[in-house]
Amino acid sequence: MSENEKANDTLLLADFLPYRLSVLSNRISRSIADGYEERFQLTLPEWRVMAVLGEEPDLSAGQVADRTAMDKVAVSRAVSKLLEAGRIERHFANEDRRRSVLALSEDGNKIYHEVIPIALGYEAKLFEKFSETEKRQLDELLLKLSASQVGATDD
Amino acid sequence: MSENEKANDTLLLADFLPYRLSVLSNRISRSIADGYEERFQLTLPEWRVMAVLGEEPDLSAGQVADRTAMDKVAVSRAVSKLLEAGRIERHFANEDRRRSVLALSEDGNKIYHEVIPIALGYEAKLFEKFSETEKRQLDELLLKLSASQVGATDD
DNA sequence: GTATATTAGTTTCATTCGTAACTAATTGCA
DNA sequence: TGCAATTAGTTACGAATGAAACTAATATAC
Repeated sequence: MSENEKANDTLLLADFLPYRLSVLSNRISRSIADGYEERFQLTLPEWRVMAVLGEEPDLSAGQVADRTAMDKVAVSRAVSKLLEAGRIERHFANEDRRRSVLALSEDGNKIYHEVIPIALGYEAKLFEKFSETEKRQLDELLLKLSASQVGATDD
Repeated sequence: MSENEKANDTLLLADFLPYRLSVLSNRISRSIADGYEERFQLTLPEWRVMAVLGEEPDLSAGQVADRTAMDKVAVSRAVSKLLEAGRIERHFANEDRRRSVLALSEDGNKIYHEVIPIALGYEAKLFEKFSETEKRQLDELLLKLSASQVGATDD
């Protein structure tokens, strides 16, 4: 180990990656949610479900869970709220009548396309001062981090 | 705008920074917490409070909240649990008897130094395949993102 | 073909979390 | 002084969350 290696008995939170990511991520998510929650009566998990269904319709609840890294209970709850509100439609697969087939309703699709610019606008603001090179670097570094996760299996 | 600019009516979650950060951060935090929660009967907010007090003793609850980006209620709860468990000590400032003065107890300090290597070890694993350059890049990019936050005031 | 195991999704329950209301101490100012 | 405004921290309460138990449908074993 080199001499500029950190000592392993001193923790500086301000330098500790997991901590920094957590603070940053929570602040960003909260800010974005502030942009649509009240206006559309839409919680963050509900928006996530809508976002994947907008991108790829006719997923099952389990597939939504996979794609969003939400757990199945969270998906189930978001799905029932969205059904109630008429923002998604559900039917069940003929070949396996347990498996749901979810898609945005017409109304849901309309909201989806209203929320997207809010979300992308926020992201654009984050990247405002980033060069293309920096964006690419960040992309690569985040991918690398995701791959480094101790428990990173394909689940 | 260049022609490789993203359309603003299409959202790909896999490319959406706030989403990627959230998934990554939650996975990392959960993994680390798995390393100490059960072993030390320590929740994440409790560990955060211990971590700042280990780094800088004699902070007030409010200062802990500032440093950790936790809200004051979360700090208050963590503090009472830690007091109960005898892991921190509290007295009150003479010049302002509302203001608490918090520090790790002897026992708390011992636990603190046992948890640190777990946390740093996890971080090291994340960075295992990172060059020094990449680490510096990540550091700079995260700082830049923190500065870009829409609501980024000095609170 | 029936019994068992597995899978999809829901419900339940206990805990966590955040906002708002509250208490207590201090400061400002008339 | 004395009374309103501010600040530090706690409590209370409703909403969000996660683990485990549950229901229903399908697949597998015998």
